Amino acid sequence: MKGHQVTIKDIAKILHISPSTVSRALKDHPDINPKTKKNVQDLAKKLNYKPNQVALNLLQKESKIIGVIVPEIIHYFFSTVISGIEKIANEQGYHIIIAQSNESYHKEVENVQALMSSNIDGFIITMAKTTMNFDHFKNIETVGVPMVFVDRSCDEVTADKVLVDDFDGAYKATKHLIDNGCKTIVHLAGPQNLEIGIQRKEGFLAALNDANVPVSDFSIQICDSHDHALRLLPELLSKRNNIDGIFAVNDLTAIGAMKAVKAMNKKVPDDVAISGFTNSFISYIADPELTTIDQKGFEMGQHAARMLLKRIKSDENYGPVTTILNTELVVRKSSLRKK
Amino acid sequence: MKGHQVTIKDIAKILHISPSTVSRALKDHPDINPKTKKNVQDLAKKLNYKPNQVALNLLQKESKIIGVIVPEIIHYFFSTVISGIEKIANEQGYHIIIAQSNESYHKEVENVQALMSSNIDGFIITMAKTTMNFDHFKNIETVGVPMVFVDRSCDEVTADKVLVDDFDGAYKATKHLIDNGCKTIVHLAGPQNLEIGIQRKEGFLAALNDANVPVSDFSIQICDSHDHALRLLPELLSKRNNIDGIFAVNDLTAIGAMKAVKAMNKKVPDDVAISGFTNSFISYIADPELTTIDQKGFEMGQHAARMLLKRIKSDENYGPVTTILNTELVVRKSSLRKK
DNA sequence: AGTCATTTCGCAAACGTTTGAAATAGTATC
DNA sequence: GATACTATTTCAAACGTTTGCGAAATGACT
Repeated sequence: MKGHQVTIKDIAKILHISPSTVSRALKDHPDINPKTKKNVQDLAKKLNYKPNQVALNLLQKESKIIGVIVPEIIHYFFSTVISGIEKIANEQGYHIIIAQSNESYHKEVENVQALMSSNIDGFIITMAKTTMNFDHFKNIETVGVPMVFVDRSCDEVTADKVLVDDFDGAYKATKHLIDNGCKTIVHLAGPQNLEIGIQRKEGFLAALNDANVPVSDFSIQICDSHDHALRLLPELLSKRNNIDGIFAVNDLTAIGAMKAVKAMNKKVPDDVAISGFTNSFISYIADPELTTIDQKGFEMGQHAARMLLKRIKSDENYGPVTTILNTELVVRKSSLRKK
Repeated sequence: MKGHQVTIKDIAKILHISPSTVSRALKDHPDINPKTKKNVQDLAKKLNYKPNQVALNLLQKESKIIGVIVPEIIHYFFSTVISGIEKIANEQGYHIIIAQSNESYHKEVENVQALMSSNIDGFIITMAKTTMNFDHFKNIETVGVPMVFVDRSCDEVTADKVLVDDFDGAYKATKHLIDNGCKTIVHLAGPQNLEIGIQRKEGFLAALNDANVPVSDFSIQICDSHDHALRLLPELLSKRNNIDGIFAVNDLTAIGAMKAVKAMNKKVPDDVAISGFTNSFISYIADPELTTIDQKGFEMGQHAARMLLKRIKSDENYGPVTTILNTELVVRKSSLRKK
């Protein structure tokens, strides 16, 4: 069925010379007779010769491929991270091979092993939420394949990391709500066993504290999904009618809250101002458009790729580097009040 | 820096036997002494031996990798397609390598060439909008690498295709609006040089025709972006106050229209019912949630992968197959009126 | 003891490419 | 006409694995 790409051997046979001569001619080696060189190069172009990457890979132990493992590419954040990675990788002649863990530890282990045997030059990984055992990462480490963690940190393995300053982001979002006149702000918080859940909550509390805004017993609600917010907020708002600000741990939850607030005939932002976190595409779709914290997925991806490629190309074994990117407050209508 | 994965040669050296014996022992070849077999297998397990895919690839001319080229993975539709592909591919022991064209012809050509020299076993491609020359695809064809087109068809190349019935989808959406009492429906149409733009418009017109709903001079508006809809609709609605239904060529445009309608203090769906097309994630985010046509990205991906793998594994050279998937009407609040 | 079969293993080639070293041919020098 | 040098080309090994074929060793049977 499958034909075959033109090889150096084919060219050699046609021109009645040896493969090594062809190889050298193609890369302008000074030892080769200019006439031979021209013959070879012309024929190569004519036959559309392209070097077989697999053979080069086997020989040189580098595949020019980096493996990317993320939970799910359908999430806007991860697809922006991937785009950032691909951009930098392509610029430096690398390709990426993508595998999804679907937040499953087992799928993650499978993916790591499969990619390891494909002579991947390096890994960029966002761990699955369910990953508690890190042997598969340690295996990567011992074999000596470079690896960068993105967004979710794994302290048990020495590797480069690209994180985002969740605390500061939450702080900025909360301060922004306060600055817009919110007196009673609720934080819809993520699970408190995850670092991002904790950091964003702490940033929220710190901002309240610095502005001398009192914290109530209902200030923090564990609620991190669209539907949960849709259920929770009517109840919460009817009990606490003075709530005038909501900072949600992610955009989707913020939008759920927004819908609930509107359904109770309260105005966003005038009655209740709302901020999300991530700056995913949907924050632009919401009505009113959602104020949020840009988590810089594209930049994270770019940084991760640069760090990885630097390590791939480096000979010395410098210690692990952690980059923490700054978030950015994106002010849109859901929080902007005329003062 | 980089250590190295354990190879067959390593095992052979340790056990003072030849690589060929190790190879055979590992795959339970009957020629091998059970005792040797056990030694080899035990040591392999202990050293965590994993066969080097690259070497196998070079030898057997198959990489177990399929190349996927799409315009942009950040688009919900494409990421669902990819998820569908990955699922089927993984089930059959394949991995996918993803490249984005960013709707650029040149990037697409580059990607094709780069993946070709990586001994990809097959391609799944959604062409860039700007692609008008098909030599790079013809090259794939002549080399004999199987290829499946998804969503956007390319008639100049013989290859399998997975498409969706745009005409029928548009027909169903329009009929649904009519069934919900809409008398004056506007279609926000895509560019009429693209097949999907044409098909969706034709489906719209056919539905109107079958229901004896008259077509006005303003029934079709070329408008296929969120912002364009935001600008266009206030103008349109003030001129034509009787418009009571909108069928947009995609969800994003539909949501832009929805925002504009709401801003004019008209109610969705009671004053104006709206339907989009694609069923992307944002249709669930819109307020009210958007009725739309499910374009079945995940299923398209799965189909494409199955078709490709079938061809990869097949010896006979059967003719190209085109699969046209049915869309599905997803009814949500933006179009549902109490009759 | 010679023949034959059986069991177990190693050799060598192959996949496509690169590269140090060796070989060949040609030219110049003495 | 021998030596040395240069220019150009080829050889062979290597990357890790598979596999047809042959080799060696063992045992059984005549």
